[in-house]
Amino acid sequence: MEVLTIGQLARRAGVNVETLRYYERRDLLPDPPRTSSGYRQYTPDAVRRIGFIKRAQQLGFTLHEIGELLALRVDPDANCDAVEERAEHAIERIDAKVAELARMRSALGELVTACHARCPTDDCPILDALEPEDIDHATPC
Amino acid sequence: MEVLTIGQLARRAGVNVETLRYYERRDLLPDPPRTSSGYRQYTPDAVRRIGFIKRAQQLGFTLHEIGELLALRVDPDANCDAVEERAEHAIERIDAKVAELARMRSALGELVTACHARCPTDDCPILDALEPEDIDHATPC
DNA sequence: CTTGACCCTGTACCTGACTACAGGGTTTAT
DNA sequence: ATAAACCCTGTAGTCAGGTACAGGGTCAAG
Repeated sequence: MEVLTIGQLARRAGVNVETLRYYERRDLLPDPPRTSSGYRQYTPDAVRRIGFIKRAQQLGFTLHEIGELLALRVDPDANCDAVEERAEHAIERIDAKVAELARMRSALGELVTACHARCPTDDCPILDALEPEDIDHATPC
Repeated sequence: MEVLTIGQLARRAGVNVETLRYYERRDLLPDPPRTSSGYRQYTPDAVRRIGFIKRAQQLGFTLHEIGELLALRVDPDANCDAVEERAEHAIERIDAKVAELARMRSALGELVTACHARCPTDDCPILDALEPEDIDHATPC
């Protein structure tokens, strides 16, 4: 099986070597096996794991939260109900993010429309996005 | 018209007073008018603006990006095409986030399914989420 | 058999986004 | 008219998430 040094892994994953050691300290990457001289030996699927971490960060998850998501798969003997509960909770948070992004997107769409219609934009359509509750904002002009 | 001191605004928006002054320095909040003694005088709509900032942060936008989003509405005389272009770009980034969240969500759903089916979870379904390209991952068990 | 490009640990430093004073003026309630 | 509870500016400290050495060992090419 193909093995990667930390430098090769870093290049493939597009991150810094120091970042990988940092992730290892934070338990986001499992301690890899070592050569007799102490070099870390990664398998290529570590690239995917790092990709997951990086993308989840872009979505506003903290490293701590990402660690919890990644931990969902370990320990196949774990209590199935507990895993499911945490997964469902994660899904809820994801759905909330999607909903807010949708409102933000629609506000931006309205902004473009307003701009085209030469509406007075002193009243900012973008602020209609991301309100705590989905209040009425049907004022096309 | 109702005016708010910085402390009142902070309480309503659920943030620290220092945070508001910090946002002002970062130009996320416009410099408000002042009383003769120098106290800031906010209008209640500042609460919405801060809500926008906080929610956008949860979605992984940096304060810099949030500033750009908020700037989209100022200067009604600005070049309409430029505003539209930036808004479209923002929409693209939002759509990308939504797509990644959707993949993450579906991976979590699969995880729950796998757990119920007592699949061997050594092969982690959650890592199938957030792949750079939507590669085939139709291995229900 | 050495030289350059790697790897190791450990510690210190950096940026973004706050948060907490210090030192001083203002407003309000008693 | 004075104490509590604000507000002001300015500067320094904190935490997350890295990033950069220093000081030393390892490996592959010539």
